[in-house]
Amino acid sequence: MRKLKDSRRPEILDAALAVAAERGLDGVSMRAVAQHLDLTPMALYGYFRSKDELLDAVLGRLLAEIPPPPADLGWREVVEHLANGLRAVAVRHPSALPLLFTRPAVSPAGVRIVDMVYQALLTAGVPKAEVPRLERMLSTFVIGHVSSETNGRFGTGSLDSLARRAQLPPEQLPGLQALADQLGAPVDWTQEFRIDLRDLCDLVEHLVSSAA
Amino acid sequence: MRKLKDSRRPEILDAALAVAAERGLDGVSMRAVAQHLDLTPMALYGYFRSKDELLDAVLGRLLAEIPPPPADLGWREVVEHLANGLRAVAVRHPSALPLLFTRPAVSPAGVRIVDMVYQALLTAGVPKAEVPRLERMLSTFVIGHVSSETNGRFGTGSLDSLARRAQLPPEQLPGLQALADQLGAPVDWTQEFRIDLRDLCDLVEHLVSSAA
DNA sequence: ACCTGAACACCGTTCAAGT
DNA sequence: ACCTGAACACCGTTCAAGT
Repeated sequence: MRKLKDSRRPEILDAALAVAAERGLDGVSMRAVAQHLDLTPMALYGYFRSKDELLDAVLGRLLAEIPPPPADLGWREVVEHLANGLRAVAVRHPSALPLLFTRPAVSPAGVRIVDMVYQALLTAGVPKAEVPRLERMLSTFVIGHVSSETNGRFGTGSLDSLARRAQLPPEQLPGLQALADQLGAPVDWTQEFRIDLRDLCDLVEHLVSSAA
Repeated sequence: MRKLKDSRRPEILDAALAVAAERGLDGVSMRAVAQHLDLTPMALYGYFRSKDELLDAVLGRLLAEIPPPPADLGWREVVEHLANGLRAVAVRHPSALPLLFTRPAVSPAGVRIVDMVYQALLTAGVPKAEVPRLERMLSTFVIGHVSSETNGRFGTGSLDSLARRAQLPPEQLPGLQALADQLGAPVDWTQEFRIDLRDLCDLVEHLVSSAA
């Protein structure tokens, strides 16, 4: 377990994000990152033990970009501030986003964010035993929504195109058929994100009042 | 745009899942899948235009494994049936799971599931304009939870270990400190999944009654 | 109709060596 | 302390050919 240098770690993470932006996350190879810095691939192994560790560090850098909420916010505003902060990171670094769901956030920034959400839920009056579960529910939603938006899981399409994909005639898809008008319409994901988050905070409030 | 064969497609998907189970999703290479079938890598290109298309088809096969709900269920039971069905697939094929969040579900099975959830929400009395949003919220939660569980994003740890990771003394993590007792405890993810889903269905019901 | 073989332009990582 | 060079065991994919 050799000791690692850290002098140029930030530079390397920037390079990795730059490569991700240019050629996609799959294009982030040790070779490509090294080339971006005019280094040999092997030079990177002085700073990270493996490509996996490098990617963990990239994720940590992304979470560290979320600005801490001002001290005087109410609990809902704290949750919204952090959620919007993560979404803004996603918008800045869309191609790096799959990292969020494919690896545990073990970075300092990740732990601090969890701590802030715990504080928010406690001041909301959530019973201690329920706090971790609700934090997981909220973070799952936030990461999942942002992730789905970005990689196109929320694909919209007309009834006909969906029916073709389902290899079924529209009559056998009554749910889709009933909503044929909505299906083609463009969606404002920013607004949907806010509304969902409001609903989830309402849910938290409802749990508090029914527990009291 | 050559025409593709489909005689041996199911065999190939089985082989891909077998390779994923043995060597992880990263181990699913065209070469490895081919070898599993005693074929040359190039033989696969008669059935799929690229590795990406093969992985899309694997995702389709996973969703097709979810059993259709019995016809006489209420809307909550339909949602729960499908959610638990997806979770069961995840348990059977843990290493294939990242596919769910990293690519759009454009398969027949995916579209049919969306249709069933739309029907369920409509019979619940959800206004048409809200149905697609709530379907996205539910599916985001379900996929996100299962995905987080499986890849360890829901990592638990003691206050001390988390503080070390945050590179902060415990006193500067008041949220975590207040919940020190809960933090080490093991969690029953199956139960948490059910409770979250119940809460989300309650949310749907609440939206229906406040819209009326 | 179905499959193979050779080749191209890539990977992550180890090891020994250089300044 | 920091970096390089050669090598190993891999990738996805194209193209031309074989039965």
